[in-house]
Amino acid sequence: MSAIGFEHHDHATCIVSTLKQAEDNCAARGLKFTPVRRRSLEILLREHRAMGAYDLLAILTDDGHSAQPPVAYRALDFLVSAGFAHKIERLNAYIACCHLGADHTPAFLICRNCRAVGEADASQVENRLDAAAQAVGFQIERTVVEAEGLCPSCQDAA
Amino acid sequence: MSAIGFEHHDHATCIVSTLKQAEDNCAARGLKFTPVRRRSLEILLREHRAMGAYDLLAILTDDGHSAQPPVAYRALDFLVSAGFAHKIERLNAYIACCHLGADHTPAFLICRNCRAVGEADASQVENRLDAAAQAVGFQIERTVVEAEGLCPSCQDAA
DNA sequence: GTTTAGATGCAATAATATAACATCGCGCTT
DNA sequence: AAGCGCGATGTTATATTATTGCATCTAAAC
Repeated sequence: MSAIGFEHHDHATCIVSTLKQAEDNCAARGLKFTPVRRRSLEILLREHRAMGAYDLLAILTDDGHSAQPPVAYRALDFLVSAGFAHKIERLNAYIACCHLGADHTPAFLICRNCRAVGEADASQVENRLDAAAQAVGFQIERTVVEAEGLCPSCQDAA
Repeated sequence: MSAIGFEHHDHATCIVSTLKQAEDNCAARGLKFTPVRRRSLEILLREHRAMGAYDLLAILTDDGHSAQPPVAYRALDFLVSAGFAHKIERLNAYIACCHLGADHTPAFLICRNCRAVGEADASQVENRLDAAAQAVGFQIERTVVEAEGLCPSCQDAA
């Protein structure tokens, strides 16, 4: 099991290439990567941390659009359902997916201080849950695995 | 890994004995098991499913008290921090702990249809997450493991 | 060119959660 | 017994998160 998200990387490149991937992915699947959706993903990628719907909305509004809440929620719903972003239930917030395209079952490492979020692979976690669920006849459709704590930087700062 | 929560059981007895356990536990730890807190736990136990803070509040209000939101949130905060209840992040809702006293790391199986919630042991899940977290220097303080799907009854109904 | 399904604009409101501050009640000290 | 201190409670107001409903627009499908 590995985790990514707290190491340094070339952020500008990561944004550009992820947007390109999302675009191609939409084209391939017949989804519409509209301006608002694209812009929303770009914002999430740029911030690189969990953002509330209203945080996103504020930035969209700064762009000059008159944006109402449903604009943000629709964009986020699209990004989540397309697999380009994830909802962090613990924070009622959203984050861009950092390895788009891979069919994955993410687990999140959430810094309670700076809201940075790392993504780890949770496929083994899912396997164990599935076993427990089958034992009682429960049919799992979706799983949420989130760990809250302190990221390396915020540990140092403390 | 085992799971409990969807089998039949003697509910009346379960409520009475859990309340008794909570009472003893509070006495032993010097916590105050006040009427509102006791009543709130009783309501959660009786309903036996995830309840929103406002669901609880409505019942407290029916009791005759004039209850404002903070009343419900305070009672729930107490129950959660004492280990008598859990918050289901996915639903922004709360459920009574079904095996109070045991020091446990729960994983939840949440029925999206009837809101019934089963509790499974997630200690192995936690171990794996800890390993992944350590690898990137992340310090975990709390984990949330929730699976959403259909409980046996609701599968039959569908 | 018409149809149609999905996307957007917009207004209103629902649902969830907390802040702030006054007051109460109870155990402790004296 | 009186006074103190602290945690619990009562109450008002407000912050934050999320959805409903409906009109309109757009672009692809036929």
